[in-house]
Amino acid sequence: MANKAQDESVTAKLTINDIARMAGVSKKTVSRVINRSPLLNAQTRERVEAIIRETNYVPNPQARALALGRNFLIGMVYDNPNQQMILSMQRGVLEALHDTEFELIVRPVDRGSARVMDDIRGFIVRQRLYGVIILPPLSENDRLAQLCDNEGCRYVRVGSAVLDDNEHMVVSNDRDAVAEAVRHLIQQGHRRIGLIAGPHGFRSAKERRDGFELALAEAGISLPRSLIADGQYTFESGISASESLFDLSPRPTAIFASNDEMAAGVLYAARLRGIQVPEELSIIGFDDTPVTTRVWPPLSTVRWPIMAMGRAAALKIIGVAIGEGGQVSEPSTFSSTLIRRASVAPPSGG
Amino acid sequence: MANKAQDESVTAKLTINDIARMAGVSKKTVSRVINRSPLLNAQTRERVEAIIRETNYVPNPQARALALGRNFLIGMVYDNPNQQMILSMQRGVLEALHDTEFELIVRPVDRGSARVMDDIRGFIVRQRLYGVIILPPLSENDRLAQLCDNEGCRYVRVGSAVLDDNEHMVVSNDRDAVAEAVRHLIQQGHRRIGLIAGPHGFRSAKERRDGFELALAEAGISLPRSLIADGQYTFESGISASESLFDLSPRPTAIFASNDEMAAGVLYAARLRGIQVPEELSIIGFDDTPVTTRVWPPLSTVRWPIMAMGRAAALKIIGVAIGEGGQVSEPSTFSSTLIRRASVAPPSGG
DNA sequence: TTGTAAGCGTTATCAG
DNA sequence: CTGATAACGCTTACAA
Repeated sequence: MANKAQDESVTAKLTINDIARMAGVSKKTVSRVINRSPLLNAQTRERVEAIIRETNYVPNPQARALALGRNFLIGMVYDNPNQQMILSMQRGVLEALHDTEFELIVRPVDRGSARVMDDIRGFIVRQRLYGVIILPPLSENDRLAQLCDNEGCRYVRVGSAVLDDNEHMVVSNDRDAVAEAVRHLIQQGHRRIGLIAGPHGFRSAKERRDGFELALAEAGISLPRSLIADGQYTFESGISASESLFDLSPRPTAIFASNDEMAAGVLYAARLRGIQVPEELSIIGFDDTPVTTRVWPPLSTVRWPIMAMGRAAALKIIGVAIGEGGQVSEPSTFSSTLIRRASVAPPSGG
Repeated sequence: MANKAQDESVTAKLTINDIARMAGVSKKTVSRVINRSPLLNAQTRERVEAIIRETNYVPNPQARALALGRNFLIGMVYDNPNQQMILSMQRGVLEALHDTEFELIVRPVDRGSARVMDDIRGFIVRQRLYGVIILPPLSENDRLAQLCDNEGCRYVRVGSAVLDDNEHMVVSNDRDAVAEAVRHLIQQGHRRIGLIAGPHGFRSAKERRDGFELALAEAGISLPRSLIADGQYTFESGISASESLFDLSPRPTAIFASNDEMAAGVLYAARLRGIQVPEELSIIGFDDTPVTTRVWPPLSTVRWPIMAMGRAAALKIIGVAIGEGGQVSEPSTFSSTLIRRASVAPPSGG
């Protein structure tokens, strides 16, 4: 118990003044050590650092925040139906923040609301955020990036197209990945390939669709409008979209769904109709969420490195702060991989 | 642009001094208004409040944190394999925090590490957290609750058994829910029912097992040890656990898996062996995660109100702060519901 | 290279 | 009921 009390005091009560006194220097000197000021006698620095280490002193973030006008908090702003993605992104970010002085504060918003911008501005300004990580599709809003800039808040946008400079952007190349996936279907012999597109207002939906069309065009396969069905990135929309595709005659022999949830919907709808997968229908999804391996047959899909992107986004924001030289250029573009599972096979009829 | 600059100033630059000046009172009076001090002339209060409203003034949280020695941040601490649960819990908490001055800061930890306690203590103390919400199985650690108390940090534990007083606990009654689920199987005519238990060190695993055994005992059904298989709450462990159950002769006609991931594993394993669900095998899971409706057949499961519990946990922490009288007693025990889907049917052989 | 004084925006103390 | 004045713990001038 005595030990415990001691721990507390060590952790909580020590101030910069205590350290200054113990080190026989002024508090400003301690402050300089904390902030890695370059103009400091090496010996002085070491002495102070030693004491800091011994005492386990940690500067009070609230006081720093007040004095600096800036907090050591990173915000993650999002409004995305893909729960798995959000969580993976969080994990990636948290991994990068681990053992730093930064913490992550999560902020779902409603991008439909008339006050989103003001909400986010309020959030950033009030908390004096060090930086924000913006997830798609919110990240596609240039005004939001503007806003961050204006408020002097670092930001990184996560998205599927280059919308900003390197320092502010982490990109997955959805188009190429989908093109590869569709080429795979074509190689297997498929010619009538359906697309379940993502919702308007999602850049990823456009990119994936572009990739789809690209691969078909390359192979000289025409794409009647009827082979494209609109989806909302949800399981239910995947079901209804595939039903319209199933009504076609002849039926597509393969379907690329713009995300896994919808791909799971295709599989479900196929079962309802008694359509065998993959014998009568091949399916490819996108995201590589856990559901792809839970269903039968396991779904082929495109895996994108969500956690790595989250990590990179966080590092872009805190990189300079955690003293990694000046030019830590985190990679900005991440490539995806086609994961082949049992939901794809050559078409049966030919 | 001019408008924009104005907005900024309104949002960011106004201080308590400005308000004091405009209202013709001292800053302390304004402070009293902000903090809902009871000893205040009603007229003065109204005048100040009017100005605050007009100007859109928001007190600087960093300064408040420094002066109060306490931040307006709620921490969520967890180390749980159930990703869906974490996200739902986050959503519930965020719902309660919405439109308050509180923000949520997420903190995954490694409960296996020797330094968990110190990590968490550091987190709480350094950030001067207003409160923490502790998710299972971390919430089952009494020392952790102790620690929060010692550091003067409010806390709420989320769990499946009453481990603390009302003010500090939000509980789901897993045992009863599972008992109900198993009774349902028994009513359908099942007598050889297998259990895939959760991992040791999870109170929920014990509660669910207890509920399972309770229902069997009620019905006078004996439970040979061989009908109980150990799982880890993961899909993979569900597969391997069910394989040992499938090797039994006679085979169980139904399996209760202690969570949905493992239930999905059972279904998967059944498919690999050519066992028809639900004709030859009924399955019930726990959690009602999305996967239950993605697989075929959709899985019966137990739904527990994760979001509502997250909301309640958050309200228990901030309740008094957001001025809801003194005794807002949020409900503490939440009941679960059996969700019947197509994975359950009477046993075929009889 | 280091120290002194002033301030960041609130709240607590303690008179009036 | 209200208001000076001093904290809160740290940083940024500005000196020395």
